[in-house]
Amino acid sequence: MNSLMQSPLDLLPLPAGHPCAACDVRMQTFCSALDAGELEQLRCLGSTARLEADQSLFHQGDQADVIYNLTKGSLRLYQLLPDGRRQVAGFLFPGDFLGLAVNDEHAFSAEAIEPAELCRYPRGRFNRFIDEHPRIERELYRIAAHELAAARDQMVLLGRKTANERLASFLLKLLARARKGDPAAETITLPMNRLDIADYLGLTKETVSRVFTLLKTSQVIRLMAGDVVRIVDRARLEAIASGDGGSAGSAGSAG
Amino acid sequence: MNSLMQSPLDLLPLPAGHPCAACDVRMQTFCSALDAGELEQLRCLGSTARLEADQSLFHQGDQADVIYNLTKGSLRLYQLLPDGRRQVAGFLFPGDFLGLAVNDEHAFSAEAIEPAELCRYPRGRFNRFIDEHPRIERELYRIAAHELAAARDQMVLLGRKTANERLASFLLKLLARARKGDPAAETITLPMNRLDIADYLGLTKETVSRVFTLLKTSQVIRLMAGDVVRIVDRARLEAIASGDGGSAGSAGSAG
DNA sequence: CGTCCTATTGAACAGATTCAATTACCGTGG
DNA sequence: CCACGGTAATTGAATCTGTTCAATAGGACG
Repeated sequence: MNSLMQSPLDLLPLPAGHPCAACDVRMQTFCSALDAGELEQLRCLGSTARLEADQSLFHQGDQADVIYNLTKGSLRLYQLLPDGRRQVAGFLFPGDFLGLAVNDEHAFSAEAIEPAELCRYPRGRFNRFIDEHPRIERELYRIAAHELAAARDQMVLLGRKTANERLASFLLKLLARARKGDPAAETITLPMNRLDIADYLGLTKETVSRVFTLLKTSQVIRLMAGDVVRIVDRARLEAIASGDGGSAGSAGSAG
Repeated sequence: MNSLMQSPLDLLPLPAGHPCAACDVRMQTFCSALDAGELEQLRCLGSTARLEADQSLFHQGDQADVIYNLTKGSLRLYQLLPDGRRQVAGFLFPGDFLGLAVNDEHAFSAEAIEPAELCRYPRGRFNRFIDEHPRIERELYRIAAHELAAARDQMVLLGRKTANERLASFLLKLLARARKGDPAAETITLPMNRLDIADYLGLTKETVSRVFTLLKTSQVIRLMAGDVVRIVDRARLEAIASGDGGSAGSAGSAG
């Protein structure tokens, strides 16, 4: 619980020479919409922020007057119910945007999972920049529509999938992400702990742990050192994720 | 199951005099972004489509080359898992847009709950219109961001709320919608059946029915004729929705 | 009045949770 | 280098919420 009580945003002075030198990751998102001069301009709008592990960026109910772009580390986005139940709406990784809500209040809280760095854009300046570069608008729409599709997929997972299917789907999603960088990747890193995963998948940490054990025992995955998971049998993991898990407790696929 | 096997879109000839005379509802969404001449222009892009109850508009996997705006009736948006489990991602009512996906394939299926009418815009023409009216882009973004927030709220419901809380939240959401039209409204109409509600809330139709009975018995709601539900004790319904349902089976709030 | 479909109700069951105990891990310090 | 302490993860057993399967009731319609 105490991770939810952290003090807000720690804003560092900008590195010398450039207002947001560390923000190149973010630029990938907009590179299709902007030329070099415009990118330079956008850079100048931002300042750098750093968060320690478990430190909060903003809480649900806070004023949403700043837009962030995560450049390093990872965040969790979550909502708390009055009695303490928590639902993690998503994990954010370098390149992801944050705080793009239309309303002026955040509906969710955001916290660092591990030490993180962000680019910080005051909403007013960001909006003015958009006014001058209408193509960004389309890019923002593209991002929001993508997020919406992902959110609806998660609704299917939360509403209709079993515990095994949920964790298998989750691991496959992370693998797909890893494969964008390296198409041959067979391992994923889990910066978040079991409780984070559980609150994302609508389960308890015990159930998540049990399913990890099941997947390990049936030689579908292997748990390596340092939060690394090796996907040993992707075909079987996909079968489990789609509900075709067979007797689930037994051996691997054809081979 | 047979409702899922319906033939696709029934496209009617346009009413005489105007290409999409019935589409005024849709215009409300864009009125903040367009002037009268532009609205007229947009109208000319559309044609009218009608659906019977349980008729399908498109299926998951279909090409997403048309954008719709619902003008009459209601739709369900859902995804099927390979074994037939269904998750309803949302219900659509007059004024709602549909088919705005970025990718070229629909991830979800859409079906009429009751007889419905839509405006139909070929994607190419719609995109060209947007190119000429950049302010619409912002409006589209606003819509998508709103949908995203709603989808995340639904994730909280599906991941962390009990059956009682889910149905109470659902009824309150419909009441809030009804109150946009009439701020004093105390009744809501449920065009969808118990199975639709169950598949939206991640429950079974039996559980939905049981919770309806509970709410009825504890005099929080009253079931009227013709799919109408009267919210008798809104305060108590809100308490149940937020997890403060007390002993849940007993009488109403202070009165 | 009978048929069909939906909704409701009942009782046994199952998957995930809860509570509790044990084990593994990691950084620290002797 | 290894013991120690604290946290996270795993495992176990009982419990519970919601499901499943089955039967009954209700309503619309011919």
